[in-house]
Amino acid sequence: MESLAAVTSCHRSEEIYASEDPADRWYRMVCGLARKWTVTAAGQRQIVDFLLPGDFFGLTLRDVHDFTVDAAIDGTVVACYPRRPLELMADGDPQLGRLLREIGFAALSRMQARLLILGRTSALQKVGAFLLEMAERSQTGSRQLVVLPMSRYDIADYLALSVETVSRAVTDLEQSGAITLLGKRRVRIIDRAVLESDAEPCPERRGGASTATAASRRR
Amino acid sequence: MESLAAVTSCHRSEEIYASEDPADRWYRMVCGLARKWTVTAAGQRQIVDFLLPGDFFGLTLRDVHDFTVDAAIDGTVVACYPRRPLELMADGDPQLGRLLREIGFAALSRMQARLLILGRTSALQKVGAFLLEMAERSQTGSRQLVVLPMSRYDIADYLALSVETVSRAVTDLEQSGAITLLGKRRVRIIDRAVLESDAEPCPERRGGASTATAASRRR
DNA sequence: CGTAGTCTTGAGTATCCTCAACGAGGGTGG
DNA sequence: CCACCCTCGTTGAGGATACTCAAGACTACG
Repeated sequence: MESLAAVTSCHRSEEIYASEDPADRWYRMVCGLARKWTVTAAGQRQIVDFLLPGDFFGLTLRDVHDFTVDAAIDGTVVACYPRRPLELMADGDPQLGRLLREIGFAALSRMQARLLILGRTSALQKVGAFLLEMAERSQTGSRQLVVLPMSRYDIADYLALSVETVSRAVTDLEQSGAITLLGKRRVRIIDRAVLESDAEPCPERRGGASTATAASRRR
Repeated sequence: MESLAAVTSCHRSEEIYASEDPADRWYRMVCGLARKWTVTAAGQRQIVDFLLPGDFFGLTLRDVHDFTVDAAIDGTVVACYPRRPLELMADGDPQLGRLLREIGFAALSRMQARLLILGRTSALQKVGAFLLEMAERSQTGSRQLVVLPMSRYDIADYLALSVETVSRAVTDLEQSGAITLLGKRRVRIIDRAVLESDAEPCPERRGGASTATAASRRR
C-alpha cells in the first residue's frame, strides 16, 4: 500500500482538498493537524473532524468531496494514495481489502464519538469531553497531559460554541480545579470525573426499556 | 451475501442489540425504524442515528458494540448477517469486499451529515435541518411530504434539545408558513429555503483561506 | 514598534431548559 | 360503556445558559 503513497507537507491554512473537488485520492495524516470543515447555510464554519497523525480521511462513496480539509498548523504532513489503483490492488489482496474496511470503520467510530460530544448540553460538558477526547487521541505518553495544537476558534467551531464561551469554560474548569493550564495550548488533567460529567449528581437510571420518555429527563 | 441473512421482526422498544453485547453480526434495516443510542454520563439518552430501510448498522472494529439499537415502532424488520462468515466470504470475493467497504462509507457519510445538523446553533435550524434530512432519506415519492415515524421525544434526543423546544419549533415553522402539519407525524414542506437557513440574511463569505477567525462570526 | 491574530473578561440580551399544567388518543378493566 | 391510566404532544411562566457586542491584554512577526 505504501508503494502508492505520495507525501506532501503543508503550511497553515493550506487546503489539502476542497469541497466539490474530485475524490480520487485517500489520505493519511503523518504529522501535524488538519481540520475537516464546511460552511453551513447560516454562514458558520463547522469543523466536522480534527485529523491527527494516523487518521485516514478523504474516504467517500461519491466522486467529489463533501468537505474541505486544510492544515491547521504549519508543517502538517500527509500521505496520499490514488484511489483507483488502491481499490484495484485490494481486489487482488483480501488482506488489504480488510484493512481498507477497517480504516472506514475507524473513521466511523471517530464520528460517533464526536456526536456524543456535540450532543452534550452544557458548554462545560462539551469542552470537558473535548479535552478528554484529545487526551485519548493524541497519546503524549502521559494520560494527563493534553496538547491542543488548534486555536480556541477552531475548538469553538468544532464544538458549535462561540469563542468566548470556550474561553470561559476553560477558565472555569481551571478555577474549579479540574485542569491546570501550562500555557494556552497545554493542559494538565487533574480530575477526569469532573470533565466527564460536569458536577452531576447522577441519579440511578430507570429500569425498563419500555418507553422513550424518561431518558430525556435530566440535564 | 443474502444466503447468510436471518430476518427477524421486532416490536416497539425491543432491543436488537445492547451496548457491550458481542459484535458478531451485521444488520440491515428491512422496514420500520430503529434508533441507535446511548445514555450519556449526564444521564441523558442521546440518539446517535435513526436507522431507515436499507441502512446497515452494527459495524464496528471492536468486538463489542458501543451503542444500543432498538426498534422505534412495532413491526420493524431487520436482516442480520454473521460477521465472521461474511468476512471470510469477502476474502474470496473482491466484489463483496468492495460492497462491505461501501456500506461502511455510507454509514460514515450519514454520520457526517448528522454532525452538521447537531452543529446548528438554533433550535429552529436544527429542527428544520432534521425535517430536510428525513425528507431526503425517506423517499416517499414526493419530496414535499415527510413522514416522521418517531416521537417528539425521539427527535429531541436526536437533536439534543428538550421535547418542549422541539414542539415549539415545529409550531413556529408551521406558523411562519415553512411547513404544514398533516396530523402530528406527517409534514408537508412548503419553503425549503426557510428550513435550510432559518431567516438568515446570509452575507457573502470571506475570500481567503488565510485565517481561522472570520468564519465563526455570524449566528 | 506597529500590526494582526489570539485569548480573555465584562455587560446585556436572546434563547433554550425546567417546571407545571392540560388536552388528545389508545388501551384496559370494572 | 365509561372511568382510568399512560403516553404523547402542546403551551405558558420563569430562570439559567450561551451568544452578541465591546474592550483590552498578550504574542508573534515584519
